[in-house]
Amino acid sequence: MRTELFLKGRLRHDLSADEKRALEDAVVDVVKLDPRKTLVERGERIENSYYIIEGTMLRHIDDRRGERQLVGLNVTGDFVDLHGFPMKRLDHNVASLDTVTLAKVPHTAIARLVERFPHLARAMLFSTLLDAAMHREWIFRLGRLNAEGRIAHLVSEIIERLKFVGRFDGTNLPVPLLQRDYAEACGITSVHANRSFRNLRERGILDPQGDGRIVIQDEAALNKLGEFDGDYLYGDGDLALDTLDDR
Amino acid sequence: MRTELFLKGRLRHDLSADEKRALEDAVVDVVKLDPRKTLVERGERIENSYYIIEGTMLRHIDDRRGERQLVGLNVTGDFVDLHGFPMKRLDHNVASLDTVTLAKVPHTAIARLVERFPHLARAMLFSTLLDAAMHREWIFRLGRLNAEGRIAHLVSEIIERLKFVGRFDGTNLPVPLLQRDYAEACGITSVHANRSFRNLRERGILDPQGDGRIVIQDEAALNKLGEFDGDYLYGDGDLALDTLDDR
DNA sequence: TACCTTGTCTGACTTAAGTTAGTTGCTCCC
DNA sequence: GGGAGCAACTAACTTAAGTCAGACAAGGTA
Repeated sequence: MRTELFLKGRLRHDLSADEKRALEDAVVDVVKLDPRKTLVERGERIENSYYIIEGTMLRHIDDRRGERQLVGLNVTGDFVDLHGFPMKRLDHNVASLDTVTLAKVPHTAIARLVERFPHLARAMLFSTLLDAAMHREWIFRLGRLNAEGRIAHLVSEIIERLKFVGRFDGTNLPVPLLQRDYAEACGITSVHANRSFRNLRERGILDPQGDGRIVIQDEAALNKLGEFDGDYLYGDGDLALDTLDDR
Repeated sequence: MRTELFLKGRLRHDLSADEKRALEDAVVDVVKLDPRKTLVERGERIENSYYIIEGTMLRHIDDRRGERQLVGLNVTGDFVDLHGFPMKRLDHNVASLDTVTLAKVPHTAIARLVERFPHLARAMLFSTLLDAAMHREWIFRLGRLNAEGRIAHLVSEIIERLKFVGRFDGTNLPVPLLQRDYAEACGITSVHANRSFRNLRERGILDPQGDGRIVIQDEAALNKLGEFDGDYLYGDGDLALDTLDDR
């Protein structure tokens, strides 16, 4: 079962066995992508969407000088570009962070799924709207927090999302973002990201290992510093789904 | 016809007469909202979505001290909270900017529409994904541009969106955002927003009238300063839809 | 072995934006 | 007609973040 982690922890009523099988059958290929490779370029016509079996993908928009702004990040269990199904061309680029294993799902297959399984269609819609909710929180992060807060908030979000799919052991963050990546996500320079990480380390909140790995020492302090409240991820907080179905 | 401006300028093939009528019939009420009133509070259970017949709505997330961060803005012809249909609770607040006329559409009615009119369902999905694309551009704006650039980019976006629905006369911006609102959208203080507006005025790019109105003097310079390229609005640029239908 | 390259890390200095504390002008309203 | 409240606007000062320039360590490879 390759797609079993889809929306894990966020659907009140899990997908049915039929739906799970149908999703599984829609996968035509499993693709392995090396680190730092581009999967989809902004503007190109796409006919497939990709589900992450394992790994982390980055989504970014480039400015006039070619500097990148990360606008999203996807982890194991996420569809990376499901919105490419109706949109056909993306407004941003999609690339791998580490070695990523992807399930390739043709848009034709998604169209059939959506037609035959209304509840699964809702789940897929929900997943794209979850993306939008995360975007809004990223706007909040950039607009209202200082550099340390932004980094803390981002790390908190990643932890929370990894927990849904059972990829966080309570200590080690298995998402090897470089300080430059944090900078590109948080709208700061990598020099300043480094300064901020030093402060976070000195305060005993987290400890970067130098190779992209980060040891989380005080999750509560991290959440507090980043004003992080994970409700927007629609897990089991105040905003959680009662039902995905009509009404 | 109250809902005629829905996605105007962005659907390659307009909605059919049947679809238009069905959408129109789904409206159970027309609501008038005074300026600066809250329509939806974060976290409350909602059963209706609202389409803007005329006016501007603001969407915001508040930080710990109660400071607002605007995360979105909707103008005439937009659905404000269509994503509330599957989500049921919003992660942000929705409020009016000026006097707004809204068409109230119950989620039960949307469910019927979606079932009976697949192409209209696609259009509605497209509209929520357009929202997500705008969110991504807002992240870019906050992460990569300085204060002047952010304001310029925001004004450019508003102009472009108003053009779709025929609400821009080429000079006057009919969206009475205060300098404080620009500050809250751009992640800066209102003092600094004021400084930035002064610079923009001195350079002959735009001229704020003091009552929220802004006269646009040099749209090209505005777009350049904000590194604005409206393709992400999926109008007729590089990313435009070929078709909304399967495949 | 020596050499690149890449990422982390740092200090010294500059600059963009925040903060504080106002003034001015307008509208609303008692 | 006099306040009260609010938005625009400003100057003086502080601070967070950017810039520049380079050290250092690890890994890859010629």
